[in-house]
Amino acid sequence: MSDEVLVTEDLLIERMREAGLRLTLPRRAVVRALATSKEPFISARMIMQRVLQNTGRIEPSTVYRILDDLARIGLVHHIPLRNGQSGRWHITLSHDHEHLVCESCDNTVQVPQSEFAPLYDLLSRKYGFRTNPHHFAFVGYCRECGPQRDHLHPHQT
Amino acid sequence: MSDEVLVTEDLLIERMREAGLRLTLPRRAVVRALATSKEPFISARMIMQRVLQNTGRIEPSTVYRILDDLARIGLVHHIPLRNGQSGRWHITLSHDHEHLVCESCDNTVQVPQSEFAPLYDLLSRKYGFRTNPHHFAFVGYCRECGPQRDHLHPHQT
DNA sequence: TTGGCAATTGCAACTAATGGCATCTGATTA
DNA sequence: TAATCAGATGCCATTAGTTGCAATTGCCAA
Repeated sequence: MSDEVLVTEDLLIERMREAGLRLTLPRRAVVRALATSKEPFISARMIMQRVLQNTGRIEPSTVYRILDDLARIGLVHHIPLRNGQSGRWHITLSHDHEHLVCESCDNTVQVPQSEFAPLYDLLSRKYGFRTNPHHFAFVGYCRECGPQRDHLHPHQT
Repeated sequence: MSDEVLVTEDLLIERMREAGLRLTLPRRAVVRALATSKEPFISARMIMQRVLQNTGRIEPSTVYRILDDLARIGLVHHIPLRNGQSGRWHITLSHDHEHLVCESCDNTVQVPQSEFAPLYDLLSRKYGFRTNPHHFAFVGYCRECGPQRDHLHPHQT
């Protein structure tokens, strides 16, 4: 386990303490699974598997509740997907980027938060809507999968 | 049933025919449920209920498969949600607006497509990403629910 | 260090959604 | 109009995710 992972794990724990979340065993285990994940995105079931391997028992419902708690205080965000795939979770320490998810190859592109500021400001000023980028990802086609136009924007042809 | 609904229903049927989808009884029933829905968004289970009331039996798996088919040819889009709520489906004939969904009260605001064009153009030019707004909605807090700031943007304080 | 109590978890029942496979049916052709 | 057959559905099993409630456990104060 690298230093960076340790720092991440400790930082998450610290943030949870600050937010008033109790540092229970299941929570520590989930945070460790998140912090040591090699993938940028991880499903709840994958977290469960890792906890079962490392620490011991954990209930699915507990995992989901913990992830919700972490999302509520802004430590992770949830990307609901739909291609038969379950949702993915992502650590958002210093949430300075957003994700573009390719519906074809499932790869993600990270884009600096600053690129979205103009749109979010507009939505806020004009529509009173405060966008919460923790709770969705932009879906579309990445550069590699781009050519297969399919039925994208079918009414603009 | 208003004329407008009829037109919508007929148009959907026409598009399905063009796309080579067979016009089966379950498909007609689902399309009718979609076209006559008073809500802009409707869940798969709500569709099932309406079909059961009107036409007769239908299997959940059939509804999901039909909705997937309609999404594939661009007639509906799917908004995966997560607050204990199931996903929502939305007719996208002339897709000239996008949706802002409030995570607190579940209301949706419609925003003209044109507002998003600058961002999507940028994502396309700079990152080679072609955004498909059929497959996600912007999540956040609407004007009414705005004041409860909670832990939104927790790292910008 | 211990006691109290609210936060958290485990459990169990439930809803939501998916996938395989045999059966059925809508469109096409003769 | 009937035969054909790929596409679509029904059925069933399974995974994913949620919820209520009783039991448990961190945290705080004494």
